[in-house]
Amino acid sequence: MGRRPPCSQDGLNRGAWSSHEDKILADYVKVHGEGKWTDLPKRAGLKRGGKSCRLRWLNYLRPGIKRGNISHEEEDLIIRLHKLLGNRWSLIAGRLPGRTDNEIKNYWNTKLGKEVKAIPEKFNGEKAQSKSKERKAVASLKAKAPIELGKQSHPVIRPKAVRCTKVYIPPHRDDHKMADQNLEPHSNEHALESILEDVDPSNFFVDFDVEKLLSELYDDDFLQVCMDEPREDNSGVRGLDGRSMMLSPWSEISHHFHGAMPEEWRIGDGLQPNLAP
DNA sequence: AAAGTGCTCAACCGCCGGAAT
DNA sequence: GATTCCGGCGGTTGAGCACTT
Repeated sequence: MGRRPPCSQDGLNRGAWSSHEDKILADYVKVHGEGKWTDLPKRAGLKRGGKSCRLRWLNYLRPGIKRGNISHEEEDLIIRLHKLLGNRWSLIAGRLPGRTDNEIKNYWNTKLGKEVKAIPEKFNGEKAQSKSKERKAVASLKAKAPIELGKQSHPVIRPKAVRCTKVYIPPHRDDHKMADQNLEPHSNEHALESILEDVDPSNFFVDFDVEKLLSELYDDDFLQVCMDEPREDNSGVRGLDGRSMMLSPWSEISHHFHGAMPEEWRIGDGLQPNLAP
């Protein structure tokens, strides 16, 4: 599947992994754990590069990986997160337990990428921004380094501290234990429930330097574009169960916006996380 | 049935940033 | 402070499969 035929001049195998190689790698990681990827091939006796081993493990062999059949709900979440984050596949994948950045990236490039062209309104929200607002946002965004324009027609937030070094696992879920016991992953319904619980906005900011992000956004015209109808209080912010979610650090975030929350960060009434305006 | 075309997705590459020296 | 090493990320490729003609 790779770009080069196997057995290159440097003596390393390339291309598709054999089941034998998979077993060696999986067994090695089980015993020694992840990390030290550059040394791993030598220690494990694999004729592969460290990067290749890491990729194979993360995208294929790692316990808890879900394969294929991205559900409608997952697709919707991907769309919303992509709208907010742009091509930050690792961040998006971090919000979808069991999915890899590679898989989401592939899914977007093959399926959703085409839909963007075919039905842009699905990805741009119901209300199109006025041209003047859009121009204003573009001008504002161009002037501020941490916020860039995505390749799509609408701006996305691209904070500087975006490298996702760990996948957030909700406290009530224990995929590692599940994998160790060779248990089946959650059913789709169960998994979706977990995903939606997982999009608690306070958790969402786990990957961001919130203070920095907010300070860079604050006083920026972009916020006005984000907030069609700024609220005078935060009473509308509710959790999935309908109860108020104004708990720290959410309340602190709200404070930065003088109580007016960007629509993207509000959880809606229903099952869908309301990340889009 | 065969050839052509399109699609999927595993794997590779180059670049970047942080840690170590 | 400069350099090197390593892990991680996003973009891209191309083999293999599915579908169409």
